Amino acid sequence: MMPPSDALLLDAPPDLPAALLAPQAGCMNCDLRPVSICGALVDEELAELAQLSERRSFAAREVLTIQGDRSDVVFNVLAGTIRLYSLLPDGRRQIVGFLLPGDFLGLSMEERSPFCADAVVDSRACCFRRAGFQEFLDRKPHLLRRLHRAAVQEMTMAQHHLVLLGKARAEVRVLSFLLHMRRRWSAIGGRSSVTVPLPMSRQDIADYIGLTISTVSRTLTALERDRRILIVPDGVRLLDLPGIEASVAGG
Amino acid sequence: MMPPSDALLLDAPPDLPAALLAPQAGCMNCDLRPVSICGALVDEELAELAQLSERRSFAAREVLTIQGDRSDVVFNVLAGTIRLYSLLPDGRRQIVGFLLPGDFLGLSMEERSPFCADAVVDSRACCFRRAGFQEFLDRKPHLLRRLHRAAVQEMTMAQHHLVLLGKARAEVRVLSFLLHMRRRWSAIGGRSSVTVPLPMSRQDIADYIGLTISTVSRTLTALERDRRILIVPDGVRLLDLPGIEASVAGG
DNA sequence: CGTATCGTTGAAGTTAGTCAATTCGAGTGG
DNA sequence: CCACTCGAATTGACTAACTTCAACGATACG
Repeated sequence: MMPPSDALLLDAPPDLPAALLAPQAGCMNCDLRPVSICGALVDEELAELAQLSERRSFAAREVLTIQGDRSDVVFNVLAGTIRLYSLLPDGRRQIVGFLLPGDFLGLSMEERSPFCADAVVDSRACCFRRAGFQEFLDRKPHLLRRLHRAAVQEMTMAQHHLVLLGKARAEVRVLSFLLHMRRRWSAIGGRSSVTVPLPMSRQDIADYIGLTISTVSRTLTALERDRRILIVPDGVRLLDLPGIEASVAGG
Repeated sequence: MMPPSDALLLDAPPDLPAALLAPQAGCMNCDLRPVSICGALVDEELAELAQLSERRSFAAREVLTIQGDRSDVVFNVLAGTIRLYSLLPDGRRQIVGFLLPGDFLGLSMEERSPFCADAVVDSRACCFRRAGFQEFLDRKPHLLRRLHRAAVQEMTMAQHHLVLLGKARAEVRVLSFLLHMRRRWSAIGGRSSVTVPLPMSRQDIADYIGLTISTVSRTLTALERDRRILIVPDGVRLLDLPGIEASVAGG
């Protein structure tokens, strides 16, 4: 899963020419290739793109982008979980999404980041200088198509999340979130399990689904009491999947 | 309550060559060209695209797309206002966005519409068969770039709306909505006014910002009583723009 | 002029938020 | 190995905000 050359790269100074440090042979048989934007490229193109990339590790809580600040880098998440959020002037926070392995950070290709992003847990990503990536992108229409597809998918996900935040009760929000995470993990990992990993804290969940930590906690406890879920370390087990799906569908 | 599936999308025979019906000379000096995706095309390309298009009028409430149904048409809004929404099984409705002149409906280019769309007021749009548009798009990478930019913009808008629905109080929601509409109208019309046209009903506003019609009405009344806005037919006048902007910024 | 639709307003009811106390668990040091 | 500490999670009592339900008023339209 992890290319052997990785250990060298992790603590390498970030401003050294990436190509010198990282041949990225791993790109060719990367598990995530089919689910990430790299899937749009043939081997030669991927090799070329790999020259532009540099693998980096991020410790939990390490910041990738700051809302409104310049960001000259875009990322392809390899491992871990990144949260994307907006900070309000009163200190509250709205998480607009979690990025999982295979997800792309920087779809907008804007000079300034529209949101903050930081690592929920220790994570790794392929990093590209925006200018170089843009230049490569301009020569590869099929990559642009793939990026567009990703943007549309993000947009649709955001719009569905809108429906949730606009209309759903606390229990439905929590259950939707669990099903959503289950679906996303299974899209990466291949097979789906009733055990849903939740690397993020209760506060993160609350800030994502528009509730307070108290309400999230109470709701999870109630669901466990009713034997609909089982709370396990860093995750949840869905005991009554059909029932949960029915609750979510029913509004 | 809302979308009668009996309403046919296109009552013109769909297999007539559009060009015969609509020479579209108007495309060349269309006011919306700079703000819509057509802006990405040079005159010859636009002429070619115009051959694929057919202008259509939609009466208020006329349905453009139904959530989950096949849709072989994509639209470029010319005039009026279109609402995009999701219908919940219990009959409630969450509006995910309003499309104004210059906006594109069908960014996802998926076979099935992710949302319902219908006209808020009498509206007009350029319609393209999806397959034909897709084929044209495949030959014009700069149009794809423009479409990508539009998708990213929609995504960012949706994500900012998420923040609103997740965190904001009723008054802030209403004021944000007013500022948002003001900004969007001014992006089209050129100059911005303190009078914000609101072609949609109170119920529409409520379903967009995640409140009930009662709360929207009460909030607007309270804002007018405090002399911060003035309610006029089909719109609102912002009496204290700086104060309103401050309220919205402050959370 | 009657009817229908939309918008406004009032009173009562719910839901989730707030604030604060308590518990839990991982990590640390004696 | 146990006590201590710190942050995260849970839980309870109370409150605020919004919804619900219902009545009423305005406006448009045949």
